[in-house]
Parts: sequence; structure tokens; C-alpha cells
Amino acid sequence: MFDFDKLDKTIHEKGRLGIMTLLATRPNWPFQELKAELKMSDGNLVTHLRTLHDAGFVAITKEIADRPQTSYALTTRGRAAFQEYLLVLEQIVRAGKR
Amino acid sequence: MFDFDKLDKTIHEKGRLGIMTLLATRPNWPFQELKAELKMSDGNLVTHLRTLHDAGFVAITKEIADRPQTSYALTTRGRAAFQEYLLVLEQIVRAGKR
DNA sequence: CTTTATTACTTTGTGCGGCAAAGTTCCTTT
DNA sequence: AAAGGAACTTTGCCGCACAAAGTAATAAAG
Repeated sequence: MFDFDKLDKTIHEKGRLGIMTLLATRPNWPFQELKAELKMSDGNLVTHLRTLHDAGFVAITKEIADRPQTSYALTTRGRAAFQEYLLVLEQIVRAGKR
Repeated sequence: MFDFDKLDKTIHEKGRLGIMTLLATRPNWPFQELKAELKMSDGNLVTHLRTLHDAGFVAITKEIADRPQTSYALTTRGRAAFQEYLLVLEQIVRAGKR
């Protein structure tokens, strides 16, 4: 009836779901902006980003111009995985509408 | 930008999200049907149901006609909490559409 | 050149919570 | 009496989120 087991466990965690959602709205997010938006400790944020990176969902770009600035973006695979995750969310939302 | 902290932690867990979604589709679910649909061990399922009951989201009805049969349903408060949770999901889905 | 601040990251520790497996209780059926 | 099924409890394990503190690198301030 529902594909709950298709809910990617890497994405379906509050913190990382927030990250993935933000990354989906813009091509590029600097670390500081993610941190400000999500209000996580930087240790926690870095860890979640690394988890997503290890899963192949997030690309990391490091510049050291002026201040060091690390930026994050969805990979093609990350976007695909997120889209598939969203399909399940849509099923759930539709089920809750009745 | 997004209300990620409005993602009720009691609901936003794979197992319990499955339960809440199923309960939203019908007024009443016997234990055995939930178990068959969600493919959880009964120990695990009972625990999640108790968590939702303790949160005031799920009502428990026990009949002992023929075989014992325990049934579960959303409370008014459970339905309201689920609706609010779904609002956040909708934000996320919309964000992922672009 | 030394000090201070900022960014990004690592390390450490704690506690919670999901999950399975096995055992228990209560009932019905044979 | 015995067997079986429903619902629940207990036990134990493992992973993980999260915070706090410490570290390296660089740049600006004095």
C-alpha cells in the first residue's frame, strides 16, 4: 500500500532532511549559511554533511579566498535520491488528505 | 525559511510515520492488519503504538470476542498533529519541485 | 611579530531509541 | 490436558544524534 521501506534512511533524518531540502532550492550553499538557517552546532552540521557526502549525495567545494569558505551542493545522484524520497512523501501527504 | 523544528519527533520516525499514515486512511485498524501491512515484529509494533498512545495520538480498543482483537484509531489530537506534520512535508515537497 | 578572531573540522562522551528474539499471559479450540 | 494464536513484556544490543571542547589554518589588528 505504501512504500515506507523506500524512505531512504540517510535522508529521512530531521537534520539531514533539512540540509537536503535547502540544497535543493539553490545550486550552492556556503557552510555558514547552512549553519545559520538550520541552527545546528557546527560539529553536528559537519558530521551530517559528511554522512551525505559519503552517501554520494552532496559535493563539497573548498575555497580559501579571503576567509576559508566551504560550499555544498547536491550531486546528480543526490538530487535523484531526494526526488525518489519525495515521491513517498507525496503518497503520505495524499493519504492524510482524506 | 522552513519549519523543520515543527517536524514532530514522535511522528517523524519511519515506523510510527507508517502507522500514522495507515491510521489516517481508515477509522479503525486491527493489530493484525497493521502488522501485516507494516511487516514489523509484534514487539516492535506494540512499542510504537504505545509511544503514540502515550503522546495522545492513538486510541486503543480491546475486544475479546472469539479471538482477542485490539484495534487502533487516531484521536482528534492525533489527527490534528498529523495534519500539522503534513504541512511541513508539503513545504519540503514543494521545495524539491524546482 | 604576536595576538586575536573566524572558519571548518575532529574528538570524546553521553544518552536515547529502534529493533529483534524470546518469554509470558490469557484465551479458545480440539 | 494440549496446542495454538493474540497481544504484550522483557532483555539486550547496536547505532546514532547531539553537544561540548579541543585543534589547525588563515587573516586581520595592534
